[in-house]
Amino acid sequence: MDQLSAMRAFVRVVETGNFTRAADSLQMPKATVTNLIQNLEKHLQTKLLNRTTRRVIVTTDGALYYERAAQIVSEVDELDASLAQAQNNPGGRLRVEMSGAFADWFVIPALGGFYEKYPDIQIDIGIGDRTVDYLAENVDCALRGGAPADQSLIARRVAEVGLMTCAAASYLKRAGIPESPADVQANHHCVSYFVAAKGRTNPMTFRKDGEEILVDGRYHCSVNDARSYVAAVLAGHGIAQVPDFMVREELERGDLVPVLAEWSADTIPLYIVYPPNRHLSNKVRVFVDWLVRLLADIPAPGQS
Amino acid sequence: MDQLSAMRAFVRVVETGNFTRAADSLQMPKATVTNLIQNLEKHLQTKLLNRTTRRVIVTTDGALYYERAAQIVSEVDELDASLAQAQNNPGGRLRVEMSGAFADWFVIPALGGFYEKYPDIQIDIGIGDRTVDYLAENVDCALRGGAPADQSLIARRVAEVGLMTCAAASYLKRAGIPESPADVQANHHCVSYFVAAKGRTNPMTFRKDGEEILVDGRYHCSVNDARSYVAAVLAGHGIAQVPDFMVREELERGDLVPVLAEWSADTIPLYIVYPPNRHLSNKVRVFVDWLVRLLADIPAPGQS
DNA sequence: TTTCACTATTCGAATTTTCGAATAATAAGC
DNA sequence: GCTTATTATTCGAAAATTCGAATAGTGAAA
Repeated sequence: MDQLSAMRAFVRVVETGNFTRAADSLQMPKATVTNLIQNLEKHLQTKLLNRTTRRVIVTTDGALYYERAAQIVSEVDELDASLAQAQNNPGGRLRVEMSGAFADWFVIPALGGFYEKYPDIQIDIGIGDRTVDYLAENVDCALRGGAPADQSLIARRVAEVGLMTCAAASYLKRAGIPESPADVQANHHCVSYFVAAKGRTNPMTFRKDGEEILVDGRYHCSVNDARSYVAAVLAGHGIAQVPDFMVREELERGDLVPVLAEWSADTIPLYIVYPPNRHLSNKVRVFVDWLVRLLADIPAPGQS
Repeated sequence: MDQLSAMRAFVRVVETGNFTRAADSLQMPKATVTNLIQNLEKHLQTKLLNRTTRRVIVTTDGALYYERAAQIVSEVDELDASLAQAQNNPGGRLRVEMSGAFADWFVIPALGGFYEKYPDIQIDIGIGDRTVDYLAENVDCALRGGAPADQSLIARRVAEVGLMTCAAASYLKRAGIPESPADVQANHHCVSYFVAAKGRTNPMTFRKDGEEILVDGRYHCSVNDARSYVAAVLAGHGIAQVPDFMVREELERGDLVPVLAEWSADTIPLYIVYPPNRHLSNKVRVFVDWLVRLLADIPAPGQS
């Protein structure tokens, strides 16, 4: 038996004093109300309503039951509504994963605009490039460079990050300016970026006129955080391909100097990734929408 | 959808962390649990549980829902139990109708024994011979003389009350002692008992050797309460047939004197009457049982 | 990498519930 | 006292749900 429906029906019958009106207001056939209440009485082993075909009168047991049943029914409705409400006026905690660079450069500076629009959402930003257990940590979505290996995740491409080959002025003064990708491989040091998930370093890419050269040079230092990566380059540990948006100021000041500018580096596609929930919560949807618009403003590679 | 079952299932899944264990403990197939929770999520438009085939993890929305749902489910269970409890340990108010004579002579004096056994039952005794609206007044049962006219009521015969023809000594001294029923009809006054429901007085009956004579004599005073009826007889208003148990003392003292003792009066069958409830509440059952045992001790007519 | 053990989901048959119309019953009005 | 308007209940067809078995998917171990 659907006890909650039965309780609803009973409460309504008591309030309207009438099976027919109760059935109408619940938008169900009278027969169903009759059935529900008969089953409820069978379940409780008590007569709740004394009824002739003309009148319905609440028994003492029924009156007792009504008080609490009405309260419970309204509690359930309230609970249902509170979740529906949460859908329309999203709130609560939102767990997001991204790299520190994106957080520091784009998300955190712009977050004020998001708070204004959705004051009830708290955002927990997890920094790192580790593949997290989305389920176990209740991660709602992640901002990731490169297509995700996990095919079961939904990935939405949102931007393209340009890489720029450069090195610290101090390094070039000491080690000389490389003439070609092969020169880099043979006679220079790099700052290497490794991806913990893959367990290997990312080679540098040099592309020109359809020719592609991968360089996996010697390095003193390898990191898996773009900010530290830039720091390592600035410290003169070698040549590297860094996201162009991160080094604009350093290039202008001359602390960093472009290298092999006639060769273009790869670009990194940026994805928003989230688990394939049947019902994507509205909280996540509005954040993803906001993030998409935010990142649309990243200048296309090569236009910086 | 059976939302309450769905909430029960969800709560159990959260507590066991596992669909299979939840299904086992609820004694339903796993398929049903799956279905219920999918429907619940559809209804709430929110994903409550993140699940792979190996793990089930509660979402933030799910955790929120769990707290309140668990509370509501336990409230419902408690409410159900409280009504079942009331069945086993009957309590509350019990509305009973009976005549004042039965109340004063039998029920009220013996009620102490009932209270001891069922301290939680409060008995509201309605005095009167009016046919009450059982439904409207929530009357649980009634003790009535004579078979009830209303065929829809359940009547249980519990005792037989003997009537005794007598008159006050003072009356007989004044009016003389009647020789036969016809003498009563012709030359005496009666104290008459009228039944409000029937709208007419009850004739006296005289029976001997298969002969039956009805006497509907002249009267100065007619009442519809046995105690007042006896009082009228004692006051010398005439001859009457009164319940024998009510006049034992008066006969012994000689205030009342038997009349036409060779003619026997009718006896009045005593019924417990209650509405035909599909589920007779335990409260009523225990009272009726008690009443039956109590009235079984009324001496059979003619043995007093 | 492959296998294996375990778990949620899907699927079709069977049961239960729901629905609209017909029926039975009651209390008021004439 | 009879008729009528109104109401709860019953009934059979249709829809939904439940159930047990089979399936598909997952994560750990070999």
